[in-house]
Amino acid sequence: MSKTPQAIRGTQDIFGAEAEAFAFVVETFERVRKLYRFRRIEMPVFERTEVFARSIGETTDIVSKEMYSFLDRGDESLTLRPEFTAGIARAYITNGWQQHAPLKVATHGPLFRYERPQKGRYRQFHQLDAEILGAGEPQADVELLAMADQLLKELGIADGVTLNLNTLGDGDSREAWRAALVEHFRGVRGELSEDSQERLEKNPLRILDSKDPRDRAFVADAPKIDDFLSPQAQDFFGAVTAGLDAAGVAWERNPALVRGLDYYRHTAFEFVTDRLGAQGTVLGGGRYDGLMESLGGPATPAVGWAAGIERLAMLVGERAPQERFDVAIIPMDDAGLAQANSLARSLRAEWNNVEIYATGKLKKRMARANEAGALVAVLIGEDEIAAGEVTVRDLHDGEQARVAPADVSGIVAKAQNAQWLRQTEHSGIGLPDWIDPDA
RNA sequence: GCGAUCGUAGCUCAGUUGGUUAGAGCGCCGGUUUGUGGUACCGGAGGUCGGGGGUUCGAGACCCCUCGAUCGCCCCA
Repeated sequence: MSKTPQAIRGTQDIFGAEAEAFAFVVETFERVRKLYRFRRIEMPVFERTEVFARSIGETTDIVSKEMYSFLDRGDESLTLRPEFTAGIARAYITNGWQQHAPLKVATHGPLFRYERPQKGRYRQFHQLDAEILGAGEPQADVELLAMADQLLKELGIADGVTLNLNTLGDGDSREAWRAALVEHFRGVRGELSEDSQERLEKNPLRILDSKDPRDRAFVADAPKIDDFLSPQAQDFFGAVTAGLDAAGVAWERNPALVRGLDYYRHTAFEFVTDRLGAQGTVLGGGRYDGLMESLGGPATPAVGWAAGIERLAMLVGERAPQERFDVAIIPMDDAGLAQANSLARSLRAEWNNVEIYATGKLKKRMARANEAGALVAVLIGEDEIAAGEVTVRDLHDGEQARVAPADVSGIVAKAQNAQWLRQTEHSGIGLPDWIDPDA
């Protein structure tokens, strides 16, 4: 006997309630995305390494340490996508999607990052993604955020999640602010945490969201982006916030919210919760007007966001609606299989959820049907076959009758109504008085 | 890359300062009920104690290594 290979570290086999929550997140996203008329796109899972390396910038250790890269048989360096945006930007340029600008697109699927797994963090994980390409006006930011906001509400997890909003200004504002920050922190360099001293060289903006208490005082009186914003950048941010207010999207200003990569401009945002430990960001994004150029394309303004499906699913928890289960067909032995298949076919054609239980003892079959939450069980035994009938049992009240197969769907419809009434009553919503619960 | 905690039945866990045949609950299978679920009672199967090495008369417990998991740091596109 050989040993069973283990799953790769940081990958997950999702089943049961978690899988239901996962599917609920994706289905809700698909529904909401259509409301806002974002078009569905499908993207390759891997690209030439340079697609990600050039867009992210060679400097960071993201490229060297955090990507799944490998050489293919032609000695070409390929990389499993660690994000959607770079690949979408590449597609926009190579396929001439400029002709569709402004283009609203959405997709979802697996991404890969070579990281240490922890809560809500995996090496293969899944994201929802939405982008508006070729749109430089603040209204694009507003619509993108309005969609994100509605998505979280539709998922039922908006409580306890807040939208943190900031602006990084245009290119000049951003550079001026950055220079001022470096000067400010250089002055107190020795008193910063070791990590932040290193950030000062590599990525000074990141000092602003340091978790180390030693950095906090210096972060508090650090130069603010607002003092460096050009009038145009100020207007842009003002238009975004005014638009959000008009659209009924609640937001909080967070001047410490930054993006490490240089191609980000203007709006940066994160929907944050305190319910997921160290991984509190549930959905994040921003405007990346500088990205297309770094990939060799024409200057193209764009905004987008991504959200981790696993994290959303964790917040959704048990809230995902249970799958309906209408009919369990139970032949008492193999002699009833033909009748079972035939009845299943006609019931499913009417969109009833049907499962046939054809293994184990009768008792076992009934128990499994009950456990699975079937509304009614249809029993097919020797007597039924001889009479050309079936036995229909309501698994909620135990009522049972012998009927012709053609009459089953009517009984199922009744059971569905009764179920609906029970749920309505349970949820505390009063019935309109023209409904007679006993009908 | 760094740190902490953990790894005993399918699942959740117990296992006293190392001491004979390793336990419970749930689940699973069977029976009380030869064609009927949800309750109850009775019985049964199931474990190389993550893996390797060491200390000891004796290791699930102690030591080392290794693999894995969880949480955090770094990073976060």
